[in-house]
Amino acid sequence: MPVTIYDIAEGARVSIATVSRVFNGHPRVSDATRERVVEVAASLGYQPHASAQSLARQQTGLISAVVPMMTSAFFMEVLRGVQDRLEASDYDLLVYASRSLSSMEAQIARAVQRGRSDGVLLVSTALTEARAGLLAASARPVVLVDCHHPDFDSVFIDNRRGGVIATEHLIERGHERIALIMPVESSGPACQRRAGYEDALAAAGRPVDPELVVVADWDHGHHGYTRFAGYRAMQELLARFEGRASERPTAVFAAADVMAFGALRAAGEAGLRSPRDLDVVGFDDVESSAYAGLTTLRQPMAEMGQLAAEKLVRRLGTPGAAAQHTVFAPELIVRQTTGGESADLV
Amino acid sequence: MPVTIYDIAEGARVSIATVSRVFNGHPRVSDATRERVVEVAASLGYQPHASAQSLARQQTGLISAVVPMMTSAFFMEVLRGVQDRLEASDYDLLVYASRSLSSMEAQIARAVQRGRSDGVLLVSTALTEARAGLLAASARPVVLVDCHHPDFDSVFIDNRRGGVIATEHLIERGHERIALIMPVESSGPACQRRAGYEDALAAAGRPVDPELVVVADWDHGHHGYTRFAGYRAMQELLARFEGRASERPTAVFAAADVMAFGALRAAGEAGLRSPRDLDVVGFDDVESSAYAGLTTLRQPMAEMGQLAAEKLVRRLGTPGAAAQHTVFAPELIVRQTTGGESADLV
DNA sequence: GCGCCAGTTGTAAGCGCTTCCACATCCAGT
DNA sequence: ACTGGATGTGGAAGCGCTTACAACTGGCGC
Repeated sequence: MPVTIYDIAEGARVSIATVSRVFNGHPRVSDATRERVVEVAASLGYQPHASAQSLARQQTGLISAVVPMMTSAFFMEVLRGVQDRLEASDYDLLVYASRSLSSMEAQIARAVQRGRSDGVLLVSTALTEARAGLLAASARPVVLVDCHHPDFDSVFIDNRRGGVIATEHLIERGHERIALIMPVESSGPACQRRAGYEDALAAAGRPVDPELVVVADWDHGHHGYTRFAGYRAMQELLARFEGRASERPTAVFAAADVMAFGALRAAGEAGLRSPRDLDVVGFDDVESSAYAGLTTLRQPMAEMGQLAAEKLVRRLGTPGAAAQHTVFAPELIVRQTTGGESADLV
Repeated sequence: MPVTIYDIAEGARVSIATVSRVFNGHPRVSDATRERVVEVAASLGYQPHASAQSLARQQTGLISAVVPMMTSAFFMEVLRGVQDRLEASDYDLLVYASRSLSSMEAQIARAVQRGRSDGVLLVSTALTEARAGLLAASARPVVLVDCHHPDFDSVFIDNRRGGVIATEHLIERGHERIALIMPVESSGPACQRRAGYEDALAAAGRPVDPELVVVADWDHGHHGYTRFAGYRAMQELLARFEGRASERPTAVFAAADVMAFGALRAAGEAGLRSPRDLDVVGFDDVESSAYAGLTTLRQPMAEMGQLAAEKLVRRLGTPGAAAQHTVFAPELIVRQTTGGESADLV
């Protein structure tokens, strides 16, 4: 039933080599022959066999993207950007999204398996030496998104600068006690945002009060960027100041929008409204943030995905270049949770 | 450099057939041999070549999902469900998301190409006969999500029932003039939601007033499920009642949450607040809806994706079964835009 | 009229793996 | 000791395609 180049060769009275040449746009095929082959192929409804081509050409035409879970809007946006760029190329997208961080290693191993894909996009994945080793050993082109490693191309945002901007914004709004809510410390971006927070405080001549910093490590095996983590973190924060309301922080910088949502929720349950009783700044500017009226630092997520795909495709074309890093600047979007207006919904 | 079964065969002093048997868990291999092979393979860092396996086995271990654009939260949720289920299987996911509806055909063709993947998941894609033909001709297992065709397995929601529920809810809230905003008419689900709207009106003994129905066909080549489309549709609706405020609809049923967001925005710009001046009901219950306080009909998106993947995997295991259809019931979530409370944010 | 070259096509050797079939053991049953 | 069914292993034929290389054709300059 399935029609192969042999069938076409027979029908067009040529060899399979010639058939192959026709489909690969080889220049040295006479017009008459080419026409005949194309015609027979069309009439037989021929489709090349992808696996066979991959094997013979030693390239798959696939790119694999490894993302740490499909839960977050951030990854979705990045992937959208990737898709956008890939549509203009001849590459198809293989998505590896694990449910837990622990399966990450396996997903990466799978993504770089021989004959599986031609290149790898690694999103928001802390690059331990073990993982870097896996990638290097595979000798496959790699582009990192939202993470960094000297050996590989990467696209990421200046998280530290974002932390500074967020914190400065809160300082400018007159807050004396600014809390920080962040996910597990294994997250590189989160740590850098915290570093920015500390930088800004230091620049303003203020100490970093550990009591004001909550690390949310409740979702086990999870990346921690969840609404629930933010919710629990806020509860924890409020609990710390139970009975001494005057010392309670009046502003919170959450290392991610989703966490800010959870935090807002917990604050609301405790009778605190934003911005009346509490200013809140998030990070990412996911779609919901506009609706929640959340002040945040915008990351050009889709754009980052697009650029990453661009870099990868380019590297596939001309391998061997030195690793290049592109860093984006986060943009402060002021909305209601720090007294702004919410007017960017369309 | 790349190590093949030949290298292992040599190192373990066996034939390549035996090496292959070891990795495929063939029972007839002596323990001693097996051990030796495994050891050599490990020391050489052997990885099977995916393309070669695909070609020899005549199956790829891949499943392709075709979705009409990565823009919508709906597709993301569905894909998440798919991923969840697939992680438990040995299949990897190939994602085909086109930017425009016009490239849909090409994407489908690519997804069903010989040797590309073992099965196809088609999400929210109106199945024209041409497309159904493509799928049938490919003889590949197919599962439809959020769309329907008698010949293929499918998982979808009772859109018509949802339309009825939404409209009844608005009728119960005392509205006399209920408008409908929907995307392009080529969308099956949207048309069914409209049918439900009409059913409910009819059941209440009311006529369907064409003046109250706006079909948003502004995004050319787009699926129409966008904020912008909702925005423009609402403007259009309000324009229709310019100067006769008393006849203006007091409630709107938007065929999708994102459209409802746009509609709310347009209403807001015209000085109308919800629910004070206008009740709004959406459809989908995407993440932002909770923040926007939007009353809507919830679709179990991730669950649908999961089930679809489940069906596909099962079908791959035992082909030839008759097409089975699973229909989910939409659930009304009442929030602020129809006078409810918004309290489900964590 | 011969060699030479460019243009066109065929032959065949892979790409790395799976799997059918045949062959060689080995041991239980007679 | 002889048969026969397990059991373990190797040989070899694919899977469907790409591509180096060889071969053949004319037409050209000499």
